[in-house]
Amino acid sequence: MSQRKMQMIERLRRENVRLTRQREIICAMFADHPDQHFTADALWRAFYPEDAVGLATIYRTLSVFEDVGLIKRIDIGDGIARYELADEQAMPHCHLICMTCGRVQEIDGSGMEAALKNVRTREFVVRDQTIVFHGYCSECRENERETKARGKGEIEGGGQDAKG
Amino acid sequence: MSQRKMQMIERLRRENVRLTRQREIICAMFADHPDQHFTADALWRAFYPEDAVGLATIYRTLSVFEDVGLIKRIDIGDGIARYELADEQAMPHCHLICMTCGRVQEIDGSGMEAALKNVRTREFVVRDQTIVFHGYCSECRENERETKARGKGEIEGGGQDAKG
DNA sequence: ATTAATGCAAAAACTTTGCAGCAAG
DNA sequence: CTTGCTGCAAAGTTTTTGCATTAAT
Repeated sequence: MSQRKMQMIERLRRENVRLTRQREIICAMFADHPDQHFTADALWRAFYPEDAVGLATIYRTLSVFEDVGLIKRIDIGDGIARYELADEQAMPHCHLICMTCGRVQEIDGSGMEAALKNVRTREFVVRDQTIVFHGYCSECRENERETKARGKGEIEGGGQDAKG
Repeated sequence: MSQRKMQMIERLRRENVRLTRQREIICAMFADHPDQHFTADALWRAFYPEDAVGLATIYRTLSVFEDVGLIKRIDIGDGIARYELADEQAMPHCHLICMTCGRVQEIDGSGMEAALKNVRTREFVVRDQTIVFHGYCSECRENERETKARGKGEIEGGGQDAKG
């Protein structure tokens, strides 16, 4: 078994996540393809029919793995969730997505300047750039501080976003 | 009528896109809220019931506006498409998305350093960072060059991405 | 033995599409 | 008038969920 897969399984054990055949082969898939971006469907097909895993299980496993921090969800703007191995130290990187063939390339993005140079090197013509930071806004952190003693806080609502 | 809305309508006219009541009020909504991020559903509700617009029409209009370059689609990773005004000169900017309340804040992102400083200023705790460039890879541009004389090129397939 | 995970199928959520009627140019 | 747009409803996709069964610890 690969070093990487071992580490992943180790992590699952630490988090008290039960290790099943399904989880193990999904683990292996990510471990063996450290820089690929998998859709749930792609995984399902990759295993079918020999090591078939129910699609629902794949979705649930991806969710678990993401919660545990084993993999990272990436959205490239087509409404289909992709997942990649959450690489050590979460080295920031960019995704180059071809608007023609849809291929996803990965490049270093520790600095915007370096990233842009990298883009040029690959002769990739940038048509649009998206930078998204996920995290916690000051208000929510404040709220959480205040309501720490109470039950679960509201997850919905608030803010200036126009989501319905 | 606002300057911005006028410009947008001007643009539509230039592109030979027919101006309808529905398109005009959607236009106005974006013009009046230059830095909000609208979901199709949010727009639908905003107009309902007084200036009701069919949801299908909203989706189609958003698609048209995007093609024309009036608005820009942003994906923040929850599987729901949002649209924002495609600001003049497409000044690069980042989106700060709160993992608790879901609010989307917008900050300048012309340089990664500036962006990060900006993030700090807002006391936004970054948990994850995503940078995506959309554009055209060298292979596809080459293919296009070669097949310029032929009919439509394939849009699917190819590449190292694991999409099914 | 317990407790959690799986698989199936049904449902949900968002988006797209077919088609008849309507409206813009 | 002609062509393209709208609205409705039906269908399509991706993802989630309920529940009985199965498997991990």
